[in-house]
Amino acid sequence: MKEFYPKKGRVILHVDMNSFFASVEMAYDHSLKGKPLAVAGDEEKRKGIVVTCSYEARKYGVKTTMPLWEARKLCPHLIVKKPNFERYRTASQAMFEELRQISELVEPVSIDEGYIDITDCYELGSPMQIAETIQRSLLEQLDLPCSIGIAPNKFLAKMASDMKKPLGITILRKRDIPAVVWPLPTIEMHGIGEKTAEKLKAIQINTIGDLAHAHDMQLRAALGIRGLQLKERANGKDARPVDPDAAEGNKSIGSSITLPRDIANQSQLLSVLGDLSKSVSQRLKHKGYLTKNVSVTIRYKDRKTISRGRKINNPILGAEEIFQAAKPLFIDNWNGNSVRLLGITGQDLVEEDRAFEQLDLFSYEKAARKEPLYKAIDKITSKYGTSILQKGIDVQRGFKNKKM
DNA sequence: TCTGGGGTCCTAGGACCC
DNA sequence: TCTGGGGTCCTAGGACCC
Repeated sequence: MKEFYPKKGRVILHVDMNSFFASVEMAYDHSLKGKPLAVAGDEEKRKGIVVTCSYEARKYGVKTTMPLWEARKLCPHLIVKKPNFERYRTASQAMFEELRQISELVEPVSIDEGYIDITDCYELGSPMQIAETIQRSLLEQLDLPCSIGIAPNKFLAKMASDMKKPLGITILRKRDIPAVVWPLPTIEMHGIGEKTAEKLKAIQINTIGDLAHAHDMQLRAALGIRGLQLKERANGKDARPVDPDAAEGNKSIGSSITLPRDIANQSQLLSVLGDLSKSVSQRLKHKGYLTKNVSVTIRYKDRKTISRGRKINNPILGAEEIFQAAKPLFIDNWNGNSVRLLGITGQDLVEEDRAFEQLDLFSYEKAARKEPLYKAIDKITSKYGTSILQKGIDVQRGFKNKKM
């Protein structure tokens, strides 16, 4: 867990790209500008969900996660584009590079938003001037609009960036909280979703102001320890630092697919599981990880979803090994009903360079006993990459010497 | 003939150990 | 004959976010 160092007088920006995917498409194809545009998957494959839409489309009531047929009903001349994630990743990298021109203290939160700590950037101008500079340069250099929140901490900056869209800049000071933040319904608060808002409603907490003034005991009973943290936020308190390394590394890598049609045939499902294994394996390799825990997700026709995972003693990354781990999990836990979605996730990731250290002694023994040393090492390096070769030889030698 | 796909964090209970 | 209590690991699932 991170340590929090309360600081005084910080200035934090939250930069939030406006309808990012749609804006990137418009930057690539100017003829799309000013038109109702939605980015959505293939309806034939049951992926016809609006991922993002332009503000012109929003005027018709089109929203994120809305099924395409519904969006088309609201807006018959809606233009629909398939998502092009590579394009969005490229634009995202360029966007964060722009932000780093201002300060190195940039913390990416997702593909289209991030925080910047500009406390020490006073020589670049006032916070408002800096925000204007950022907004202008993203628009001029990348043709991408954003909204920016300026506040003394991350929570308030995030709330502020939400207040004016598109192309807004909002300053939110501590003293503005009662007038600006407290009247909002709790669901508007970052960190509160549908379920939590319902629980709060049940104890007569309807606005963020109600939450700010709620009794600790009551919150604890309703939401557990999290309730107290939300109350702090509602009072504008948030000491989390802007951490440029926060997004470094993955905790899990997964791949899932909603099947074009529900399937109840085991061999067909296993074949999908095989494809997912390949996909996860590829992405693990690409990002330089092995996994020590494989889990399988099954969503049935009725959307009931289960996940079953198992810890693996020795880190793996090959498609076949992942499949061999996933297969029994699936077979033992699938109830035979029609399946809507299948997924495989590697959790408990190990960096490639450290994977060897985590091989257990049993594996060394097996490798050393069965094969000549060079073969064992060959096998291990082909599995884990040559970067661990030297370390591997040392460990193998150590083991052999001990045995003799 | 609604409701994608990629994640993170937290909680809670049981096993197990000391 | 009487069973406390802390800590950690593992697994499953909920909630939330973009």
